[in-house]
Amino acid sequence: MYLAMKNAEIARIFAEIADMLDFLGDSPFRVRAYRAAARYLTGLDEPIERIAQGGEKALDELPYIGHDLAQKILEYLSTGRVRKHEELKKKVPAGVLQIMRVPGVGPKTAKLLYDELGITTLAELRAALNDGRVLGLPGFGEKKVERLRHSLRLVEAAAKRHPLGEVLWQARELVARLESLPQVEHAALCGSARRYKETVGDLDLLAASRRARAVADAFVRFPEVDEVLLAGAGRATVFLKTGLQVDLKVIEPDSWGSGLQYFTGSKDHSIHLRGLAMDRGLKINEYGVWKGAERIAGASEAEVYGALGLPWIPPPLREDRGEIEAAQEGRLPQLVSLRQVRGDLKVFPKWGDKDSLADLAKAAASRGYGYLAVADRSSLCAAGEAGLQEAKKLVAEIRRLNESNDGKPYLLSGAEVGILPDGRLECPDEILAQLEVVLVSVRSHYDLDRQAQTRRILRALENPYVHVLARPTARKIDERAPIEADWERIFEFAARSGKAVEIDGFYSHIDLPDTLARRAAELGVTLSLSSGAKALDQLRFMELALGTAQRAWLSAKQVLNSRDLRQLRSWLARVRGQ
DNA sequence: GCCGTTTTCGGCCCGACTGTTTTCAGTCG
Ligand SMILES: Nc1nc2c(ncn2[C@H]2C[C@H](O)[C@@H](COP(=O)(O)OP(=O)(O)OP(=O)(O)O)O2)c(=O)[nH]1
Ligand SMILES: [Mg+2]
Ligand SMILES: [Mg+2]
Repeated sequence: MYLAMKNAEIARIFAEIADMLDFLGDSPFRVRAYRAAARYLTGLDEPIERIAQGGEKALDELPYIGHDLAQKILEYLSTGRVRKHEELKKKVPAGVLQIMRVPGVGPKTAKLLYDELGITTLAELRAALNDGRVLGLPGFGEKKVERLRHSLRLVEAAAKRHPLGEVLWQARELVARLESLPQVEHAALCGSARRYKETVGDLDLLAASRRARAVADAFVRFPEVDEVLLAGAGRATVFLKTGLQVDLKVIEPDSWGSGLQYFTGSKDHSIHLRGLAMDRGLKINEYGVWKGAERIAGASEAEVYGALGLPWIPPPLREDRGEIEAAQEGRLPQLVSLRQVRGDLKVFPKWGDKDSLADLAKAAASRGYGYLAVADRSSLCAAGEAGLQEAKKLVAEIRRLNESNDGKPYLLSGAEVGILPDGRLECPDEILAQLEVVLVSVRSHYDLDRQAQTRRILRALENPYVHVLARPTARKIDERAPIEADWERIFEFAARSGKAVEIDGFYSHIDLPDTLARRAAELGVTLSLSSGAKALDQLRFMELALGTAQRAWLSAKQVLNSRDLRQLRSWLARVRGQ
């Protein structure tokens, strides 16, 4: 899909093979192997075809990929197909995989429904539930039928993923409310949100309390709860009125650390960790680390990792993408932190009187920023003299503000300039020369082919006034696919020419995405973090850029805006050869 | 399917909840 289109294609094939094998009742371990490989490829930052140049041996060295899957990858790369996949598709009717998407219906139930009633579509399932045909089936009673009938209405909501920035702050309000319950000692947001994944399937909330049942009962009565799917002693699953699914788990305060570790995942990370524990004769569950009947850790996460001889691993790294090996070998990265972000490298001053530049400067100052790159994207590029006048006006206004607020924070004059299809910029160089920082981005002609798109971006980066490639993939989550380009070449060029590439944290963009950002950094690129804020309260999207940077394994020195103002300005000058 | 300073065969994370089960299978996190 992104850098690595083949990675995504092969991942999809492996995931489909897993579903079909699952349906057919194949070994659950084989199913898991295909699923885990699919997840691994989805997050793999290097193009698989590049790795495959090293042959089967190189592929076999990847985790979750052994001899068989390496062969299948090579088969796909040379023929565009995987025979096993094609053969399974002949055996498994299209549509039954849809049936398995219904909450509460797994491979066994789907198979039963197909074998006994020939059900292959959601409509057929609905009909069979309504006319009572399913009642004769083994394991089907009144309650189950009612439950599935209800589930059918939830297929879409349950499958939906939400951009993290659409739900993160609401999630924190829920956590605060849980914490304010008298029985609750701590509460935290876990799951993919704590790992700063760009989208989340649900919210996973953990609470510590000695009275689990009371907490779950109070939670399902929160006013934003629309319906309760499940409410047991230690957990509850609900849908909010917003359509968001929320899982609550309640554990004893003693188990806070192991509970956090369990509920933060990722699943693959935890399985790997638990495997290490087994090798040492230990057992990890959400209640602690156990040596026989004796509990040897669990109060804090650091204790859990410590019981395996590992340092604490930051949640954004917990994807089983090499972080456990790095922890074992003492080479975890020193991840960049929010405190180390000295400024925001892109905000859009499109605000009316309400959110003036001065207000913005104040808001930025209260976040502790030393600088703010003000990116105009409107009138600067007017043809001829008019544009130049606009640019000079902007620069003058910013200078005035810097004088009046004593440069706290210092506002940098800048622009995000569109790249024309041929790689020239929408703004002439005389105007760019007026500005302290110039970002460029693709914001038209998204569908150029890979070669043309790559040429276009490289040419734009060659412009000596350009500092940063912004919103590189131009995607919008769930709305616009990323452009196709040879990111390896682009990153190599950026690294060589000393230009930065952006991670725009604006919630619907997150661009670069995590895996591409990791690859960029591996190739020596410096990343520039920004909120992309168009309003005052959007400065907080910097946190999403930062979370993405952490998922990309970035340390402070790989992040442009971990530099203070003086260092930043000398970097900006150096890019322009000054 | 993968994996291996105990193994190249025989393991593979572990538990909660539900419904229908008369002792547990299926699904999910
Ligand atoms: N040990 C173990 N933990 C699991 C398993 N499935 C889920 N978990 C833990 C780790 C997950 O991060 C956490 C929450 O489960 P979710 O299904 O909500 O997954 P997660 O939040 O990671 O991704 P999401 O964005 O919700 O799809 O529960 C599992 O099979 N085994
Ligand atoms: Mg989740
Ligand atoms: Mg969940």
